[in-house]
Amino acid sequence: MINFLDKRKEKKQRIIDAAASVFAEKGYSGTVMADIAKQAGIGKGTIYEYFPGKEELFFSVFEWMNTKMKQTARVSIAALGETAAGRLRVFSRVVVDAYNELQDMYTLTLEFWSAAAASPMRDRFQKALRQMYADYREMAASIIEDGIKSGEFRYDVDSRAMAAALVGGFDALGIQAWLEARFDMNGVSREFLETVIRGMKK
Amino acid sequence: MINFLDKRKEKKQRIIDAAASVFAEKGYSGTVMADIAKQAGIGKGTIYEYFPGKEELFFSVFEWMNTKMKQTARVSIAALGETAAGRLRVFSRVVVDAYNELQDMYTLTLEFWSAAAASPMRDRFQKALRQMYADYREMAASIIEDGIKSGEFRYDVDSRAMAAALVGGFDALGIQAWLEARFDMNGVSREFLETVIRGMKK
Amino acid sequence: MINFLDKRKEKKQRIIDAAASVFAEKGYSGTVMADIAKQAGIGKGTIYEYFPGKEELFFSVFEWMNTKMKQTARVSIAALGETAAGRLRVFSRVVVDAYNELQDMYTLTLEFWSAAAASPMRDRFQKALRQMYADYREMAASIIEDGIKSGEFRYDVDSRAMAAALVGGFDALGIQAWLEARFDMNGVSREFLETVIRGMKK
Amino acid sequence: MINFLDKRKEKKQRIIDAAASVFAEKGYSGTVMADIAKQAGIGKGTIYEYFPGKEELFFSVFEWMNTKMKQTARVSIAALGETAAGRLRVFSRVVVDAYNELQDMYTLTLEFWSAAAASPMRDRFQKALRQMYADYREMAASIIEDGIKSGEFRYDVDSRAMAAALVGGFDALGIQAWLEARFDMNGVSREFLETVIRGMKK
DNA sequence: TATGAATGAGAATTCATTCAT
DNA sequence: GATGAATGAATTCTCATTCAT
Repeated sequence: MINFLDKRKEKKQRIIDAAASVFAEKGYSGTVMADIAKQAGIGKGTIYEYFPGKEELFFSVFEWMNTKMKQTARVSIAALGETAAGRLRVFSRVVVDAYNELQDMYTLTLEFWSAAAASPMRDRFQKALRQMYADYREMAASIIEDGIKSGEFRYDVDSRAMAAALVGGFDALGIQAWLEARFDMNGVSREFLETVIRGMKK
Repeated sequence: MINFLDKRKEKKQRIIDAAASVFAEKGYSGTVMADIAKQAGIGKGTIYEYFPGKEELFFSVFEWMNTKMKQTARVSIAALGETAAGRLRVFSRVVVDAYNELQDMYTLTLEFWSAAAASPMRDRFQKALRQMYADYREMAASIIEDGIKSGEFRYDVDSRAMAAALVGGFDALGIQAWLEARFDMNGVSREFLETVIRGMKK
Repeated sequence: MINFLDKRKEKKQRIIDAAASVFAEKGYSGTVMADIAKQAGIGKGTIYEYFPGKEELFFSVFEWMNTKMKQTARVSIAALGETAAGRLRVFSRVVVDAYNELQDMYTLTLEFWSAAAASPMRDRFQKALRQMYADYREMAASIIEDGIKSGEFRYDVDSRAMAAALVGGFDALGIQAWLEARFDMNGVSREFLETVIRGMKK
Repeated sequence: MINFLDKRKEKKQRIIDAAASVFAEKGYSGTVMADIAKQAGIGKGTIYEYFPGKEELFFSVFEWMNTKMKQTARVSIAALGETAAGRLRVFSRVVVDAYNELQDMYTLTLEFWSAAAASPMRDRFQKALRQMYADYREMAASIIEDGIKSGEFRYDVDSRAMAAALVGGFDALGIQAWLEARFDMNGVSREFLETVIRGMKK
């Protein structure tokens, strides 16, 4: 029984993997179910044994990617015993590493945004992305707040605003890195972060 | 003759306007040529007298939007005689104003990114977006460099990196503002910019 | 303008004709839209310019056949100045003639019944068939009632019951005639009617 | 061995029962093999151990229903020692009772007709229905003939024609009863039969 | 023997584009 | 020039049937 469920989950994941790579390459609309099936090495009809349709599958891909990134982020950020600045540096490194790792899946992210912008799935995606952004901001904000409390950062720093800017900033650097092969994401993000930290320090 | 060309240009623009609003609402794939025609108050076939097809029309919408934003930006940023920090503040305000103004067209931007990510038009869009980002970065970088030269900013500030971060940051705040109605873009962007400026100052 | 509407109506009818013959031959489910298009000598997509889908088209075929039969019936039955028995004979002849004429379309009728029995269109068809039967019964009942009033038929004849039996009877003879080539519908229906008339006469 | 065959027959019947109820509700095309399996409480594949496919199963349902009705009819009609009119009344009651009993299966009958009208199974169904109708007509005809011979009915009554009309008539009343909940089948069929008997009597 | 996961043929429908008017 | 009727390629999804377990 457990074995059965495992098998099913495994196959579901195989389809998600295949779908992710095809969606990443051709975009949501450009992707044809048959391509996903071929990529997964299964029959066209089989996908529908695991997912109700294209939209659901796409959303599942989103959820999988989302979960994956959040796990990475949360684990790494827990790093305690550091200064707030130090933890922000860890946060930065984690995000940058994640981008580097998923670089060729980055187009997927853009597809998700597009789905949130205008599509029958708009609402689900907006909600999910809103939550995702909120989570990341929350992580950053709590670090900054710790910094303020400990006296490391100026008392008048707006932690929520800066968290939004930091999270957004890293995201935007990711986009530029994806767009330009020679964009030095590591360097730029470090420089950016240090400047912001300097601006927040007493 | 000139009159004739004007008429044609005018009609072309009308189609672009109509296309922009429909693309913004339904996304590229969700948009049907007939809807654009109806919105423009013309016949379906007429669009093809002015544009070779859907893709070209979409790209024309992109170019039109791009041009429009760049003009606004360039004009406003020319503001001389200010300190570098002051000019960055103007830059910021311009960008924020542009977002506020175009808010309901913001989905279009996401569609452009999606087109750059994966679509038959991928290359054109990537190139254009690359250029666009480069232009904005260049604007910001030149202001920062002026600040360094004038001694207003630290000599070790990496102007290109900070330009990328600033431009990207504003972009990312725009996305968050679009996603969450109550996101205080004005406040956050001011807070963000001031912190960065502080971090760059001597 | 009128010309335009005429053209459209004409083409719509051409599609209905084509559909009727294909539905009659292959049944609703066995019919493929492409076959109808081919039969009508048009492109597959063109059907959808005139009908929203297969179901609607099928229902339109039903309505067309229904209208056609009812017109024939009503016109002929108006024959006044006859005895009730005479008018029932006219009624009978009209119905029998109609069956003979539409013999190769008879399968369509069975498809309509099947659609009423179990299909997503069930309700519409049930309603329409109910109305159709009610109309025919009404015609027959009014003749019988006239016969009762005029003293031609027994005062205790239940006109509504006999109308139902007569209409149903003819219908059922039609089915048997369709099923067996050598079924003598003319003879049987005459015999049937005369017996019933005899039974109703004083 | 006999036990084994019994078990098999029993299960086959269970499948037929399940199939009958699903076909009745959703029609032939609307019925999905999986639904039948679920209704029968067995696995999808198991059906194919007992029937070669959907068509065969459907035909088996038809045969089962056919047999069932014919048995009822034959048994009841054998009632001897009565007048011809009396036996016709029994015949009528039996048919009417059967309709009342199978009311919610009536849609099945319409599906059978539709299958006979146009489907790959057309020939089989036509043949079987032809036989079925012939049998019922034969039953009625023999009663009428007895009535003629015994001098109860007019010598010029066409027994075959009247048998066709009677059998068809009851069928058609069944359809109307199915279509309209408040159709008084009992009353109408009695009225109908009495009038016909009166018309046949000397 | 029983099962249900896997399959792919097949069908309805959509829509960018063409072209006769 | 402007139009919109006509088209058919392309796509999603369904489901009878098979077959390995």
